[in-house]
Amino acid sequence: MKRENISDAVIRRLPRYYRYLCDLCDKGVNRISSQSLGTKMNVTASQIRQDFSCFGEFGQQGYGYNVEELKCEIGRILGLENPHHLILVGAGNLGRALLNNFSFDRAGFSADAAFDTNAQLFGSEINGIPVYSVDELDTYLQSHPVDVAVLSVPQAVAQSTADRLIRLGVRGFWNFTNVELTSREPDVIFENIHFANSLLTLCYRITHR
Amino acid sequence: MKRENISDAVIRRLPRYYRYLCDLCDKGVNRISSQSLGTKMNVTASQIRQDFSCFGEFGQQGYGYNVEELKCEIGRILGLENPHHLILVGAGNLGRALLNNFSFDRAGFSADAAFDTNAQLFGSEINGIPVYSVDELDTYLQSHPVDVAVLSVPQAVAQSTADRLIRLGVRGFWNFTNVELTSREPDVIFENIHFANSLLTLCYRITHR
DNA sequence: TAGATTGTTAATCGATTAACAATC
DNA sequence: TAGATTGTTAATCGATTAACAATC
Repeated sequence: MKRENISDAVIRRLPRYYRYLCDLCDKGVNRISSQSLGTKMNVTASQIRQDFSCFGEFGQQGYGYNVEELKCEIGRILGLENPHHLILVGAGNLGRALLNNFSFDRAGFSADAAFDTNAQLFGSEINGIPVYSVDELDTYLQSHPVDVAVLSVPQAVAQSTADRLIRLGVRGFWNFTNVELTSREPDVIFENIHFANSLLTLCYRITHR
Repeated sequence: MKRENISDAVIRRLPRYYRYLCDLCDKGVNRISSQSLGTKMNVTASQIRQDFSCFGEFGQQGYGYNVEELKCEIGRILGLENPHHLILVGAGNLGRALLNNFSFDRAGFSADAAFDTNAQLFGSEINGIPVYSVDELDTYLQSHPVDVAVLSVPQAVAQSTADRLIRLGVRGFWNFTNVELTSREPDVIFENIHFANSLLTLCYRITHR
């Protein structure tokens, strides 16, 4: 086990490993080698062993990996064992789509509350999650732990909303605003879903064919 | 100009360059050096010059780059000059959120039609875009050019829907289904927005702090 | 001309792949 | 035991950064 400085590339591969291992588990597969997992996932066996070895020794020579065990280990590494708390800020089309369709619990999160500026939504629920006024953010955050805020507010208020949440102690952001957020605090983490970057990349690829 | 084999890393940086150049243009900035652009974007001047040089010589020694000109060049490289045609398949919460909020035209696409299985939607419009039955996909595609399909259908029908669209000639997919799609055809391009991968990565980061 | 900044080549760094001894 | 497969070290590959001659 090393665990010194895990590269971003490795971290971004973990969810995919986890998903494949869940699938194998569901199918009742007990055991897998880096070789056969690599074939399934279209990566080299070397990379799989190298990646796993960043976190420990999960296999057995001559046998391979126990699927159930490895799945749990990677789940633990990802931080899925006890749920983190999450709120959503900005319950427009996209925010509602996320609350209705996305399985936050399977990603280790409990979606506790949503906030918006539209008074018509106050007191309502979206998929069982209560919607409050953004004015109540301060009081809410004083009494509830929040690890991550989903930011799905308009671009114009993206940074100011983030600033406010950071001031209130939020340190993780799932950022859907298409704005590059920054923070003075060094321990704040932004995970960006940048739709435009993604579609422009696709545009490039279909253009240069 | 080389243009041999542009790496994925470079391509994924182009949209960001484009965005920053658009901002500079809007602000009325005429001229910028790789040095100052690098400072703004938090990348090295070397990388910027290296990246641009894959596509041509857009600068001038001793001067830097003309912002307007460079913006246009990168827009052209990305394939923005004449719009590609796009349809959306699966007009649920997420599909509607995209049609209502996302500026397809700014990414070089004309969003022409949406398709769903919900009969209540047939004949309606979402943000000016007509919604048809998925049964009409065949006839629609016979008479309309479609470069990209936005896939926002349920996981269960993700691959089959993709297969059908591929058979009908679609070669680009903006894939929101969280399913890893595959194609026998080698020239099909999938650009995936995988929400779960992204949130799991965030989960890892807030866990290991 | 002198100063600035490019485009490009060379050097460095990091990530991926291959190889193999250890061992189940 | 023999065969299989790991974890890890070494080799390779590719991407980033530094350096600098060319030149506006």
